Amino acid sequence: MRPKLKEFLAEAVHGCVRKGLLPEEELPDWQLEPPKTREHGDYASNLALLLAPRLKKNPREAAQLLLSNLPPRPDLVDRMEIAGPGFINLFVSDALRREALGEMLERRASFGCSARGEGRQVEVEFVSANPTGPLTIGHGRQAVLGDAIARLLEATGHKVTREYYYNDAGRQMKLLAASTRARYLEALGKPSEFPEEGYQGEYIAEIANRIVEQQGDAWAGEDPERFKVFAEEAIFAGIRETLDRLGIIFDVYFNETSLYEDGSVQTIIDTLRSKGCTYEKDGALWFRGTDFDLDKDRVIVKSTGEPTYRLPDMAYHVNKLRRGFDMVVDIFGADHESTYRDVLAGLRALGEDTSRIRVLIHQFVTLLKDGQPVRMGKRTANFVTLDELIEEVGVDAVRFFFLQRRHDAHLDFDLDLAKKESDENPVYYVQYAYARIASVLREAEAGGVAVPSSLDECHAERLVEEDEKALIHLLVEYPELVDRAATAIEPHRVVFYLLDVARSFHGYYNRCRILSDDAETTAARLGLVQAVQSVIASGLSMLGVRAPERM
RNA sequence: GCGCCCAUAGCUCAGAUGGAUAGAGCGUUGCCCUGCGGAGGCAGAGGUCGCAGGUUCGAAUCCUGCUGGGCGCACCA
Repeated sequence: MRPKLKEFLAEAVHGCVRKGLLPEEELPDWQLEPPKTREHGDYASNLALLLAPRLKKNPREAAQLLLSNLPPRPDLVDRMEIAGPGFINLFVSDALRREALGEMLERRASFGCSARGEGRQVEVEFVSANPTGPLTIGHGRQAVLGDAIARLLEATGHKVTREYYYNDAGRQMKLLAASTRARYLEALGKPSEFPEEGYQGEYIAEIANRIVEQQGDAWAGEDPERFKVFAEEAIFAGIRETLDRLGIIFDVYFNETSLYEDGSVQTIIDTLRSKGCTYEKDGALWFRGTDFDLDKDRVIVKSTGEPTYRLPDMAYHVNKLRRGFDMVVDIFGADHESTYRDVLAGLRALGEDTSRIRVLIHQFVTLLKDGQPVRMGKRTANFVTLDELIEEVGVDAVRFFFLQRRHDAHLDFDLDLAKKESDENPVYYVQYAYARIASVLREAEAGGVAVPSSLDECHAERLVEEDEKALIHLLVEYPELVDRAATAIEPHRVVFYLLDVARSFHGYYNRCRILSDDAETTAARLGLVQAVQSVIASGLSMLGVRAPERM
C-alpha cells in the first residue's frame, strides 16, 4: 500500500519538473508514514516541507502546488489535505484497503516475509560460552536475542548460520578439571585441595558425585585431564539441553582449538609481524593497537610463549570472512566491550574488510523479585541459572521478556510479572489475542457459519467501522516493520508492534461483535480477524514464542 | 583518569533516516458483560524528554560541554 502511494505522490514532483517549476535533481529523502493521530489521515508526507526551498515558496504553498500537479486517483485516495506547517495528508480509498486485506488473506503467515535479503549469507555468533558452567541469565538474554535476530534475517530472505564459538583448552578448563577432581576426592572423603580460584558452583559437586556413582574410587589416582573431559562433556550436554529447551539450535559449534591445529593462529602472528604491527617487550609479543585506534598496545603472545585470547579470536574472524559470509553478526555481553575492539583493530591491521562485521553489545540483566534485585554471580549462594529461570516462568515468558528491550539498554526482568497469568503480563496479552481469534473461528464453525478463506468470500466492503479501517492500516505496516527490524537488527520492535496489534484487536473485539446478525458483515469481520491472527502468528514466530489455539 | 552504553509519567519502557498536541504497560481513580473466552474493554489524573548551550522552518532525536548510573580499560577468557 505504502509504496503505491509513495509512487503516486512522486508524480507530483515529476509534474513540477516537467513544467520547469523544479530543477531536475535528485529528490531529498522524503517520507510517507502513518501519522500519530488518525485525524491526520492514513498517511502523511513531509514532501512539501522538504521541497519548499527549491520551489521558492513557503511549505503550505509548495504543498498546494504539488497537489495541483497530481492526477485524480479515486482508486487510491479519497482525499488529500494540506495540514499543519505543510504536511500532505492522504486518506486512503476503501478499494485500496480491500486490496491490502486481500493480499494478507492470500499470503497468510508469509505476509511480512520478504526476499529483501536476496539469499545473502549471514553468520550470527552468539552465546559462545565456554563449557565451565551452566548458562546464566546473561547468556539467556544473548541466546534469545541471537536467535530472534537469526529468525528476523531468515524471514527477510537471508541465509543464516547460527554459530557457537567455544574454547575447551587453557587455564579455565584446567581450573574446571582441578575443581572437579577436588570435589570428587572430597566426596570420597579423601584429602583434597580445592583450587584457589576454582569453580564454587553446586554443579561441580554434582558432576563429581556422578563420577563417584560410575567409577567409585577408581579415579582417585587419575590426573586432571580425565576430570576435564568428563566435566566438559557433562556441562556441554547441560548447555545444549538448556538451549534446546529454548528452541535454539546451532548450525555450527566452532572449537577454538582447531585454529591452533590448522596453523591459522600462527599465520596471524606471522602476518602481523611481517606487516610491522608488532614488537617485543618484556619477553612478550605486543600488537601495536595504538596504530589502529586502540587506547593502548596489547600483548598477543605472553612471555610464556602462549598466545592471549585475542589471537585466536582474530584468526576466528578471518576464518569467518574467508567462509564468504556477506555479513557477520557478533553478539557479546557488555563485559566483552574491549575485546571486540581489539579483534577489529587486529583485523584492520591484517588488511581485512571489517565492514561486513556487525557487533552488538547487549547490556546486563537484573532479576527482580518483589521489586528487589536478586543478586547473581557464580560465587553467591543464590546464583540463578538460565535453566532455573525457564523452570520458573516458562519458555515463552523468558523469550518475550528478554526481547522486550533494546539490546543496548539494561534489562530488568520482573519475575513476579512474568509468572502472572493475567492481563498484566504482556506475553499472555498477545497470546490471548491469538487464542481469542482461534476461539471465535471455532465458534463460527460450530455454528455453521462459513469462514471466508479469500477476499472474494469476505464482503470486505462491510468493513466500515473506524476500528476496522485502523486495524487494517496497522496490519498493512507489518512487512515494513519486519524489514526495518531486520535492517536495524532490533527484534524488540516486533514485540512492541505485536502489543500494539493485540491492543487494537482487543478493543475492536469489545466494540464490534464479530459473529454478527448479518451474514455479510460476519464474513467481512471473520476475514479481518484472520488477517490479525496471521500477523500475530508470524510476529510471535519471529520471537520464537508459541501462538496457542487455546490457553 | 580514558573509552563504550544508558538517562522520557510514581515504576518499567517505546518513540522508524529530525516533523503536527511526546506514547504504552504496571500502579492509581472511576466506569463497562442479554450473545463470539472479563486472561477483555472505556475514561481520568499523572511530563521543565537529566542539566546548559548550539545547529534550523522544526530537536526527546543531531553537535558540544556538564551531572548521575552501568560496563570495560590484564602477559584471564
